[in-house]
Amino acid sequence: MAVPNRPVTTSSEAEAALFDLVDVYDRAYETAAAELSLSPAQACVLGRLDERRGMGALAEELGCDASNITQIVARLEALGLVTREPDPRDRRARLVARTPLGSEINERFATAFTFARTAVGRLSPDEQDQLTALLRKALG
Amino acid sequence: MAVPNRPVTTSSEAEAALFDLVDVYDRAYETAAAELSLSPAQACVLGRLDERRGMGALAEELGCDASNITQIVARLEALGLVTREPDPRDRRARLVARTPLGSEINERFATAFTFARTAVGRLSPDEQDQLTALLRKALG
DNA sequence: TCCATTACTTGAGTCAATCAAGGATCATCC
DNA sequence: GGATGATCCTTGATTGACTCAAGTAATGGA
Repeated sequence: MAVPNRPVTTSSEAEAALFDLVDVYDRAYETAAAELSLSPAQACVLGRLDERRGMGALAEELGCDASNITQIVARLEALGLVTREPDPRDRRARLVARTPLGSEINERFATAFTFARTAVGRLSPDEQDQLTALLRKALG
Repeated sequence: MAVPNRPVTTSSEAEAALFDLVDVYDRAYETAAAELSLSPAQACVLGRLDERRGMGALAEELGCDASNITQIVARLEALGLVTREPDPRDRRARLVARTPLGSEINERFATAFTFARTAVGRLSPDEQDQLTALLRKALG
């Protein structure tokens, strides 16, 4: 179902536009990941490893259970995209880092996921600033 | 992980704002569904039954395999939220419709999913129009 | 040293999603 | 009117995300 998170009713034009944006964004993300044979979750985790970090930090940032990260990282590791090494300072912890292949795949993902770039690119610099301001205000 | 679909890098303020919007939107959708003990997919399908319709129409609209809809509708049916009756005009097809309970749950979902409403509500009518126009332009 | 806490893993279970295959019905064409 | 192919949906198998409960190992403070 790709991205089923569509709203039930959109009572205003602006709400409908927000929905369309989210829908297209999510679908584009999923498509870009699929082009690299990654699940969205795998692409997401891989993208958050610009610096090596622990499992717990990933779980907290993504708002999910640590055991979920364990699984996703294990699959990324099996694909040769990340390494998981013991933290010398705290041997309970594991530090996850991208391998060179992981970095390459990550960059290819960033290239494939053109949606946000393209969408913003349709706006003039002034319009981009307006959009940013409006979204920030809407987000509260 | 709720909604892992975060971008790898956001090269502009506007892209970052788009990401934040999508992230918060998706999480709010999931939270609202969870409050009613529904999965996002279940809430989504339930919300698309303002009129009774066939399985195939749902699958096409949501861009997924028909067998996926079969499963989701079966769970909704087991929960007493929808009925699945043979189409008198085409006995291959099944017409899915909300039960009264399903309608009630759906309305409670619409109430619980306040994000889009709240976000838009932070903007003046003029700003809402601007946002709509900018998003439409960005969507191409 | 003892003990609570922290960091992560394991195991069990649910759900979403896809694919392949199959049954039933429809629609058409001769 | 009967065969043929397409359509609508289901079933079964498999993968992955996600959560929860329970467990292991290491830390750090009393």
